[in-house]
Amino acid sequence: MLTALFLRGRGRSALDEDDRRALEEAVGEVRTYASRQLLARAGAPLTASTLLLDGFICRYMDDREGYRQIVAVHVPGDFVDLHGFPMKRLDHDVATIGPVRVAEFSHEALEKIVEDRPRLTRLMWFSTLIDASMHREWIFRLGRLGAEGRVAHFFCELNARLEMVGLAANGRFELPLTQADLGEACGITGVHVNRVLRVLREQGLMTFRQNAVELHDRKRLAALAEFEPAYLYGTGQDDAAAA
Amino acid sequence: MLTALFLRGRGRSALDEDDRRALEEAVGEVRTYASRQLLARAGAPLTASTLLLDGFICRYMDDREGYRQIVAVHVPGDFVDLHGFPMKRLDHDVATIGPVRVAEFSHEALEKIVEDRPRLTRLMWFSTLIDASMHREWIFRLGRLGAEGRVAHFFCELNARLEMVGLAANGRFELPLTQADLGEACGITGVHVNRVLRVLREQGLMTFRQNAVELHDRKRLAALAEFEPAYLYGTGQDDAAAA
DNA sequence: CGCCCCATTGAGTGGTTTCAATCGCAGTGG
DNA sequence: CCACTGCGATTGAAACCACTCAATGGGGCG
Repeated sequence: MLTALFLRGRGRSALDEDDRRALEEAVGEVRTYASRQLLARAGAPLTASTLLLDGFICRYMDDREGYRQIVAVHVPGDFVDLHGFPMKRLDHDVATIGPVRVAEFSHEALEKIVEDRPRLTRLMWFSTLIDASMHREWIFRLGRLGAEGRVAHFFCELNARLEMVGLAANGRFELPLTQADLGEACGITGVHVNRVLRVLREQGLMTFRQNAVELHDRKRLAALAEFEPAYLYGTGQDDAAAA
Repeated sequence: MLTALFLRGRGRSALDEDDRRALEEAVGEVRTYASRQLLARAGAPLTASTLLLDGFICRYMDDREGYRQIVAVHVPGDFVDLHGFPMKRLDHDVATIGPVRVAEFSHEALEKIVEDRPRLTRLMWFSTLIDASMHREWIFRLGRLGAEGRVAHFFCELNARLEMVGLAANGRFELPLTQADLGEACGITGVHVNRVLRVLREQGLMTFRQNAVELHDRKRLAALAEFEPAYLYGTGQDDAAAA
C-alpha cells in the first residue's frame, strides 16, 4: 500500500476504504532519486504531483546572491507538491535531502478524483492546508524566536511529524541534514547553528550528530521553542477536517 | 455583486458565469466590524468562512510574552479563513486592522459547492494555495532579508495585491497600519521600523505617513526587496490554475 | 486643557554575522 | 598502507545590525 502514510496520524481525517482505494489506483510511476537531486524548478509547468514514500525532500527559494531559504521539509507520507495540481506551476524549487522514493500522481488522475470524490478532494485540500499551517508556524518562528528557539522548534516539529508516521520514537530519529542546511531552514548561518547546537547539547536538551537526532528533554526543549503542536492537526487534537 | 473581487487579477483563474452565480448564492450574512476587532480565536471551531469586501484584516499568532507575529494581511477580495472550511478550526487569531465589511459563507453552503462544482472547488482550493504561496514568500523575507528589505518587500507585495483589485494605482494606496503593526509583520521592533522608514524615505524609495503609502521608485524598491511577483499568480504570469 | 496613542530620536547593549583558521573523517589513488 | 583531497564541524575575533531602554514631540479627542 503505497499511500498508507498519507494523512497518517491526522485523526478523523483518515481516509475511508473506498477513498483509499481510489487514491491508490491513481498512483502512476514510483521513482527513486539520489541525495541532493533537484526535482523541480520554480516556474516550470507541472503535470504530476509527488507523494513522498521514503526519505526527505525540501522546498526552497534562492535569494539574489544564491543563498537558499528552505521553506518546507517533507517527511514520508507528505504530498510534496500537491499544490502544483491547482496551481500548475511552482513558486519554489524542490530537491531531495537524502535518497528518496516517491510515487507520482498525474494531474489527469487527480482531476478525476476532484470530479468524482468530494470527500477525498476535501482531504487532499486539507493536506495542502496543513502545509500552509506549517508555513505560518515557520513565519512565527523566524519572526519571533532567537536562534536557539528556532533550532529547537525545528526539531520539535520534525519529531512530532515523524512520530505520526512511525519514524520517530522517544525523541530519536534520523535526519540527513548538514548544519548548513539547518541554517538555511532557520534563517541563521551554518556557523551559528553549530554554536546553538552546542548550547542545546550542553544544557542536556538534545543532540544532533551524524544525522541522528536525540531529544533528551522534550519538555524543556518545547518550552524554549514555544512549540505547541496544535498547528499540525494531529490525532487527538480536536476535530480537524471532521466529516 | 459581493464576490466580484474574489480572484480578481488572477488571470485565467477567473470564475465563469455559472460558478460566479453559485458562489454569489452561497453568501450568507454581510457584516461590518470596527477597527481592531478580534474576529476569531485560535482553536475555536468554525462553521462559516469570511470573504473580505472592504478594509483590511490580519491573521497573527502570539508568543509566550504576548508579542504578536502577523502571519498574513488580507485585502478586499481575499477569503480570510477559507482554510477553516476543510480544517474546521484555526491555528491563529483573526482581527480587523481598520473598519471592514465582510461576507460570510456557511460551511454547509461550501459543502454543497464541493459536492456539485468541481471547477469552482478547485478555484477555491487555488485561492487558499495563493495564501500558502504568500506564506512561503514571507518565510523567505524573514529568513533572508534585513530590516530594510523586509519592509520594502511588504510594501511591494501589498501594492501588487491592491493593484489587482483596483485599490492601488501608481504606487499609491491607503493602509491603516501603525509602525508597530508593521514591525509585527516584518519581525522587527516598532522603533526599528521607524528608522527603516526614514532611510527608505531619504533614499527616495517610498513614504508611509498617516496611513498613506506612496512608492516613489518601485524599481529600486523591488530590487532592495528582491521582490518577484510571480508567487502572487497574477494575470499575465503564466497559466496558473488553467482549466 | 489634559490625556493617550503614535512617531521620532539617542545611547548603550547584545545577538548574529563575517572572515578565517583548524580539525576530523571518509574516500581515493598511488 | 599512507598521503592527498574535500566536505562538514568547530572555534576565535572583530564588526554590525537590530534591540532595549528612555525621553521627547505631535496630534486627535474627550
